[in-house]
Amino acid sequence: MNLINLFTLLRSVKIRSARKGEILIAQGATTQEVFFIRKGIVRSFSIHDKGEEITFQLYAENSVFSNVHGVLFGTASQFNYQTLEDSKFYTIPYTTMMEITQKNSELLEWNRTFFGVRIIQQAFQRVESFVFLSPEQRYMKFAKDHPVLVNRVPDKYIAHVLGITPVSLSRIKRRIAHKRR
Amino acid sequence: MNLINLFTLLRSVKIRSARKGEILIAQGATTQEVFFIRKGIVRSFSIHDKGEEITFQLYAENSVFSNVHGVLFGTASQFNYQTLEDSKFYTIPYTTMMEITQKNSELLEWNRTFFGVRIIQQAFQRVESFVFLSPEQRYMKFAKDHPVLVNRVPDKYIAHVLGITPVSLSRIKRRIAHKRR
DNA sequence: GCAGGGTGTTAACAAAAGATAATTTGCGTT
DNA sequence: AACGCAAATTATCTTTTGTTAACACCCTGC
Repeated sequence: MNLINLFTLLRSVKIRSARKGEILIAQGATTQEVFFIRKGIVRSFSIHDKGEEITFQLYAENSVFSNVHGVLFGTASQFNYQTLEDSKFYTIPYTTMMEITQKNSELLEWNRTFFGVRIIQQAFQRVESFVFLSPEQRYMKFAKDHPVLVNRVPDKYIAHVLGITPVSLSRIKRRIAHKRR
Repeated sequence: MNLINLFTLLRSVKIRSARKGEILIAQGATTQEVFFIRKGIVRSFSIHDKGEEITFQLYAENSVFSNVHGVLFGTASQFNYQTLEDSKFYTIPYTTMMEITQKNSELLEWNRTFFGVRIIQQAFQRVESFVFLSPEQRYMKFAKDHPVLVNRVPDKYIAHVLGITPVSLSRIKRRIAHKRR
């Protein structure tokens, strides 16, 4: 990686903080900012009938998120992205990131891994969990894969990520607890 | 697109036929062949407890499929890919396709659209349907999005794609039919 | 310390889904 | 036309989930 690109990259990276509860990207926005979470937790959600908020995804430290609909599909964001804790991020415009990484083979690979394969892989595994697993098995897998989230995020958000209601998740947890004995 | 690349591309494309029921890619295989369906229908499925086959995805004419696990993640195929009708394909090795398309800006865009964004988009929409929709709504969306599949594919396969059992799908169809009156 | 809001658990009931088996339907073959 | 097979439907029963509401708990702010 040459120095010019490195400087371009560094100059484009911004540091951003947000208090718990802040909306980073609003539904309908066309932001193309890519967020790397240094500290904190973020959820994406959309609003349905009667104003009910349904959480779609959760992100913790060291993971990357962005307005997928904007960056990948060129449409307005379907989701709100909101912090669940006081948080710190690095951000960089998507286009800048693409420009820089495309000039650089190592970074291109990193970029591909992060923004292509990684996202596909996550989405695929998630679909598989819906097709092949019961809600109970889905929760156990989630707890195994994301212990950090299980301990720090309210269950009501996790329930929707699993495609069930908070009440049902509570019952599932009780069933699992009873089985362990 | 220059002639050399065009010839390379054409030389690499193979025509393949398969009778109904044939396995094109077997679970555990490392094939990196990309299939374009000229005619016919293909399902991907994996085998679970008691040898039960669970269908994961269905593909109809003009769509592209491949051993996702091999091509994108570098692992053995988790699925069998099987024809549900007598079928005809164009096939091309994934690496060849990547090599050629990376030298060509128009094709690169096509490739990106098909193999990056398109696949992510499908996977994403599918996850959204599991998180936001009930099984009944999921079926109605599926029927709207894939009328061809609804008419030509046995319901038992569609049921698993929707994450439910064939019996349940039958009941859902009855419920919907009754509502229409 | 107390009040209030949000979160998790439990209850009660209705609706839906899973499991299993029997029955019917549809379709291709002979 | 009759047969046979697979798919779809229906039936029965059990389990799970959704829905709504009550309640307990915790935590925060005042």
